[in-house]
Amino acid sequence: MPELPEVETTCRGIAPHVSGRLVARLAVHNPRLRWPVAADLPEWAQGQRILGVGRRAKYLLLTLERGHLMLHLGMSGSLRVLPVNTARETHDHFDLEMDSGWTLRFNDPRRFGSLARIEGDPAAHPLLRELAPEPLEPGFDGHYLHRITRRRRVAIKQALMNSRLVVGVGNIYASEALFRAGIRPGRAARSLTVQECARLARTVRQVLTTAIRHGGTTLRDYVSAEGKPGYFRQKLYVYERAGQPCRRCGTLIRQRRQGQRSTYYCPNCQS
DNA sequence: ATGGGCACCTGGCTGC
DNA sequence: TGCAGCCAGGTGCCCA
Repeated sequence: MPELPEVETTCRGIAPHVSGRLVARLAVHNPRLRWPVAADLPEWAQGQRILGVGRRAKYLLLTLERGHLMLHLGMSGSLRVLPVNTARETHDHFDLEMDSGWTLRFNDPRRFGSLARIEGDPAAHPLLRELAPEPLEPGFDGHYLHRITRRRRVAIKQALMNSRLVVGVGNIYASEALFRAGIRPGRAARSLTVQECARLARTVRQVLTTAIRHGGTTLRDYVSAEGKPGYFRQKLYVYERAGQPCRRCGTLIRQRRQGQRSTYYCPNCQS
């Protein structure tokens, strides 16, 4: 599922419902996620106040009084705000019930998502400490992109999806940013000029920002905290458009495999 | 240091 | 109708 825009949309959607609330109960219905949910997590979370919610890369971080809860939506996860008594559905994994009578409900068919506790500084956590800077924060620009790709022989598309180089960009937005920058996904990362890196940094930011404005992209499973799909799919230029005409020049969009993932591009607009 | 490939899952679709 | 095969928004880990 979820790349940065979908996680950010979820984060903004749940924030007004969770900030300041007390955790009435953490009910784990199915602990089998990417890592099993720790058995003592419910006891630990219960009664703590939720001080705020944030995002780092594709992780959601709930700040509690005595630590953080770290959530990942994996490929197919979604987090919704529902009345506590709402009937459960298949693949509902846990409920973070609040004193307001509402619950944060996590559903994840493919079970690549996760829920874990962090004690101490989240930035020092093993899953977070090696992450690259945020693409929507100052400092992510052409110079940064140019510098970190100098010794990279991998394709630029794979470099964009490497969370040690750039965070938040997954399979959809990597293809889309490269289209908007006019750069072929198969180019060696180190072959990009400063100008191309500047263009690409701009389109990465642009495509993520615009997607957030449209509530993200829904292909199959993703829904926001309110249960609504994202509408950015209608704005996609290349992703899942193989064989269809390019929306800029009419040339047929091509699909190829890169690192076991599908990549889409326009052979005329991108070089 | 870098990069390739696999693993973890379920479900939906295609084609025989 | 059934079933095999393939594909899907992520990413940690092992190996070369």
